[in-house]
Amino acid sequence: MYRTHTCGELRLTDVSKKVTLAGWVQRLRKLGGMTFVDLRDRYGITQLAVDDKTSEDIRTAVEKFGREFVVQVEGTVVERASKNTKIPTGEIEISISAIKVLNASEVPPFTIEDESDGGEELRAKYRYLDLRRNPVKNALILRHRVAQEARRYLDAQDFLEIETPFLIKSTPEGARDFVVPSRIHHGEFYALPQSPQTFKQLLMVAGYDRYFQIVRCFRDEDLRADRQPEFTQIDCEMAFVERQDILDMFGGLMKHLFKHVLDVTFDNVPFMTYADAMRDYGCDKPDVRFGMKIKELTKQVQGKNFSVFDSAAYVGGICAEGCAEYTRKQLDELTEWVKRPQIGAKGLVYIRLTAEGIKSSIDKFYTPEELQKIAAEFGAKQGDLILILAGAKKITLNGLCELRLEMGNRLGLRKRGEFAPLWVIDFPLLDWDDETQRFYAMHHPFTSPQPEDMAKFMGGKKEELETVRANAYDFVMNGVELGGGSIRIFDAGIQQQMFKVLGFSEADAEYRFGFLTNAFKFGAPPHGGIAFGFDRLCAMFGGSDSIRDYIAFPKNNAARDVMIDSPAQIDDSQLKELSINIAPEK
RNA sequence: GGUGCGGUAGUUCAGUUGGUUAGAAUACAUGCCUGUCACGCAUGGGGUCGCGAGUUCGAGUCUCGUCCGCACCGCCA
Repeated sequence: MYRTHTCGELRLTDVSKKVTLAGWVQRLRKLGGMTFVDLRDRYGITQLAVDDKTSEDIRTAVEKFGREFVVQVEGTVVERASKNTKIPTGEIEISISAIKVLNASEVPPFTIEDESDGGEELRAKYRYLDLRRNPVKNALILRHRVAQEARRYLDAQDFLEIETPFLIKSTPEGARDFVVPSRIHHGEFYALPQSPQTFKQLLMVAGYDRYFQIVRCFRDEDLRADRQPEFTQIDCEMAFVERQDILDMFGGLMKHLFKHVLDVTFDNVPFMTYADAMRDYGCDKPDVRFGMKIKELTKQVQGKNFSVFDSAAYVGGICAEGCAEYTRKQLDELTEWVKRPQIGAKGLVYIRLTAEGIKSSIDKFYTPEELQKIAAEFGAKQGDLILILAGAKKITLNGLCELRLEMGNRLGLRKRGEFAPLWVIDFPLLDWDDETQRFYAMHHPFTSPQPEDMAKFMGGKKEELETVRANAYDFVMNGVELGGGSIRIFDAGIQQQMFKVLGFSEADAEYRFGFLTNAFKFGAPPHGGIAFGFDRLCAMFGGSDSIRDYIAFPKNNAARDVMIDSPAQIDDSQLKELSINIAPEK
């Protein structure tokens, strides 16, 4: 037996017990006559003590230890002469009777400490060492707990966890697929699923009316701090449900997770329509921990010979409370901030409501009374600062959204530990693309139109189709989209209309999705579902913006695994077997 | 595809206007130290300044190119 106890469990009540521990040497403290060893495993740290009562061969053995040696120790639990209240095992130590090095270690390239001296790149390369550190270990433990709590809730609600295949068919709509060449079938390819969407719908047709899966999904798109090419979803689907049933069930799941993972409770999740979210917050995933709503000023400010406003399709602003005393330098800096290419504003107009009166960068064009009227739109009071952007509608709203979040950060309104959940509903069903002159599904092509908009949808006129709302919903928390789903189309005729609207020929639709539309001919129940971004959920619980620490072996910014160095070339023999020729680089 | 920031000791970083022998902390090694727990003290070794070209009497420092990392935009039904 390698060990009788872990390094995290021994306490004063265990004193005088004979124990065997095994673990990694965290640190040695040599004090001349005595030496202390911190022995670490997953569960904690236990101190080993060597003093003049310890036998000579043990003393010389311990002298030779280095960081991260794996050792096994036998000894007696004793009360410490000087206790450490900072760690749970700090009142005891092990008086060693035998010790053995199970494996030596090279000096690790960075320190295995809570605050490591290693940079991200180095830690990624030696991820197995980084995983020994408490912050990363705790992130993975948190992930485990979220997964188990999700299973506990869904199991109690009669959901079945059913696995779906990873080697499926490419459906080049939406994200790029990762593809896998087939050896058996010359020139043919599997695709890795972007989500188990069609399979879970087929499970509904098959009568498994409550399904879930904590499942890996694959998308061959560029990465972000919160986006990996392979990521995990809590994928769920239910039959015989309407939107409200889904929102109740999965609002319940979120409440359960926040309660049991973070001990955070919240009331029923409020709704907001997509149109309201865009109007008031400039985006479809508003952070509603704070107000500072966007107000449109287009009509009010035009016609005063200020060409910037007069020529703009949209003028709008926000009111930052208590910021009237921003200096010229701060305002210039904010102006530069909104002019970055990522935001793309042409400039920033401000109105300051100071004790000396109302001051703005547009005093030349607007009387104090007119400025006061603008201020009234925001309910602004003395001491407030109004920030206004103007330009094309989409880009300006996006800029205001970003500016609002930035000001929220600066004013400390986006508090950690505060959670403001939200259902965003009534998304547009379709998105017209000028370049390709066709509609794209905003969510995916299986999303049902809102029942009230069904006639417009079936009518198929372009200008009407643009206004059709989807029976879709996103779960948003603190400005982060954590999940999304929809009530699906379950009628073969409506599904055919959808494919037609999206510009698929009948043959094309049959080739890509025939398996699904066929299935719908054999008694498909009404159904709908949702998928939560599991990695993001974990990062949200852990209070982090990056999902990488919540994934055991993540990829870097360039979609590369720097530890195993993938992707990599394959042997010519493998290529030959797959009948693949690599074209020279363009 | 694009924008920004970064690349100097094992590691994290500093490095002035272009100027002699490139520093600090930490890690590592050695010695001293009997209650440490980020132990302490002393000594020591450790550098392809990412790579390539250019400007210059002289480049870690300036210019161009290139590679790599991070964040973001595009993209992500």
